Amino acid sequence: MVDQRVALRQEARRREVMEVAIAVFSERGYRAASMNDIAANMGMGKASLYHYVTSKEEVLIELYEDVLRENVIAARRIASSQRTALDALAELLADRVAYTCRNRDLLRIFFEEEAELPARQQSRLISVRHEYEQTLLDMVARGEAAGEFSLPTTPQIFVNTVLGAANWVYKWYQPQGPLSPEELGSQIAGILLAGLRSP
Amino acid sequence: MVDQRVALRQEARRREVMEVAIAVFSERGYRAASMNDIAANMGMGKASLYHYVTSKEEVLIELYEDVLRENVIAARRIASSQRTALDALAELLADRVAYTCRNRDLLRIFFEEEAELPARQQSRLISVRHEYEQTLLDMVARGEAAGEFSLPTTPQIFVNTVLGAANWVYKWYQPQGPLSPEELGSQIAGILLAGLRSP
DNA sequence: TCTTGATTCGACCGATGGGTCGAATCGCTG
DNA sequence: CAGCGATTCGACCCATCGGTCGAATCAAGA
Repeated sequence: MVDQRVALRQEARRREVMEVAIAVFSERGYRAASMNDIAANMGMGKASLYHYVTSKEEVLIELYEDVLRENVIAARRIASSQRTALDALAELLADRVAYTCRNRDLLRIFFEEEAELPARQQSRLISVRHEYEQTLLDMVARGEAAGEFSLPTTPQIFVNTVLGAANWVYKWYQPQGPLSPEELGSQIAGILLAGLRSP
Repeated sequence: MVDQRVALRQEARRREVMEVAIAVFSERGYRAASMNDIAANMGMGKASLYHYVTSKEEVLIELYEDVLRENVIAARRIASSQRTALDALAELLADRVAYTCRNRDLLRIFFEEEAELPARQQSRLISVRHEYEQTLLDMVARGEAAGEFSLPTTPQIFVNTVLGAANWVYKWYQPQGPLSPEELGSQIAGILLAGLRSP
């Protein structure tokens, strides 16, 4: 019963570490950021930090794990969508953009620190990404087969292009700007799919 | 006259260093890559490397300088284009994609190592990027004013989205694939601008 | 108040890496 | 072949950093 309270407090503190790590890794880069930076930003010494975390690498892996989990969930949700392919595509893109806006720092790490991951996690990352893209690819193929639209290119190229535009958002979205993540999401989805509306 | 020959050979060797640096920095990341890695990849010791280069930071700065110069030139060329805004936009995007395909490693560094730059170079980077975007923005505004097309969003958002799709290419283009940089460029431009063709 | 485990920390270790230095070669020119 | 600058290198210096350890402090329950 006391164990419970203690465990919860530790959990909360550990999450706090992760938040600070996201900010620090994102700002200076994983390699350039030191464990001391994280500790200092939490108002403690480096040694204390290791009470909540076993290694720098573990922190990075956990951050990737979080994003990966999100991706898997999103992929499942897409696959089970009942709408027309075009509508599903639009909602998916809008969602992804909104998610990116809300987690810019985390996604900067996710997209830019791949090389820092140990081999095991790297291949997991590749496989999850592949699953996600495959789901998108299937959706595009379905829409094209159903005559909803016709592409001027390969589905693969189309998906890569559209996903690139959505992902890039982490580089330029400003939370203090006039647009909410959702608004920006639907606008970008509009731009990207406008060409498909009239075959 | 001998000075000349020697100077040329040094120049060539220095460029060789830059090429190797691009490969190494791109693969392991600027911070994780060591000067020793670069030297080893050139078949020499670390100390010898410093005969051609004064510091690791200088190498990075020179790489950025190269891309920046390219950007400035491109911006000028865009501004002086005589075509309709839409055609100019299409060619610009295609060019940019092709350039990205041909310099994937360099652009990975350019896009992902910003934080490693000293403050002086960082503000230069920001200002050049701003100039480039401004040129694009003007072009879009001109096209819209001329009634060539109408945007479903702000010109700024449109430019950011479209540029994101083009830049992201460094993450997925495969030189051994069936498409040449130019072919891919025009296909992507087609996807991105398809929505503007019929207002 | 005593006890026990959680939390914090200063000091330290070992490894890595940027950069330097003096000396040894190398290669061309006179 | 003598001489000189270009080139290379091994050894070294020093700062940083990930991670550890033992001790001190704190908090709460009995």
